[in-house]
Amino acid sequence: MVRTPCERNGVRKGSWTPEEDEKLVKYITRYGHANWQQLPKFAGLARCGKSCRLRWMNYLNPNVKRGSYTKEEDEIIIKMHQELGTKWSLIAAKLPRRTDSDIKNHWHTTLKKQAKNKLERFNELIISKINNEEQVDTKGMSSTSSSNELSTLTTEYVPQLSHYYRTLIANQDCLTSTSKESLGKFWSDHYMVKNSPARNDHQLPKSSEEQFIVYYDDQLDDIFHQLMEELPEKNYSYEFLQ
DNA sequence: AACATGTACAACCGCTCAATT
DNA sequence: TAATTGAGCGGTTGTACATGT
Repeated sequence: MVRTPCERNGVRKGSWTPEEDEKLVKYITRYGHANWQQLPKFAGLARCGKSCRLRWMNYLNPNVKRGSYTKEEDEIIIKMHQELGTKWSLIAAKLPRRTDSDIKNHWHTTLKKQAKNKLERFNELIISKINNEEQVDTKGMSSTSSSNELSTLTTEYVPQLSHYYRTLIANQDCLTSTSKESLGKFWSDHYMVKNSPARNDHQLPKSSEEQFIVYYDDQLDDIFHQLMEELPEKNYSYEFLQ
């Protein structure tokens, strides 16, 4: 990709030329990069410090790993994205020599789609489970493999969703701290979902139309029902399923 | 062959936050 | 303590290339 170079106030913008790259690499190799603001002036570059920093950090630094991602790296990124959201620098910290910028690009171009498909499949399976439609397999898989897939996907998504609901509960002023604690524990131990966006911003539902369905196991006692009654109904609706 | 659409990714922009003055 | 500065971060854009119609 080559951006059309342009100049504003003598500061060049756009794609870097091989000559500029060479100047930057030579300078940093020799003197380091203690001050990015001053660096372009001393390195003889008509660039802003920010541009130099970006070029070095993401492309010219020999420690940066570029090229295709392994399956393991993809899995780490997807998992970390579920846990942390778009904290690319934290995600990059788990992938040696990959940059936050490169991971972000890879996410937007490739992994986002994969993750979306996975989540849609997860919701599909959960809903069919809720509706006792396990036998009806839209993807032509057997009931057993469908259940296994659901189990795998649930393991992947529960931490994120339980965090979301725990945050929701924590923000309800009408609940006592004991209630909040019990509900918080509930989300750590049980399952949920339908129309419950697997949000990564952990915010309260934005629309009063938003609804979630609670799917839970037989061990759950009445406490959940009681506590849910304490929540202001206006904010959202919910259903209980067994 | 020509055009439209999708994909990949380099680069920029605006913002935040910590360090410094 | 407040203001300033610079580094870093995440979102977005612009463009080349690939693929589809």
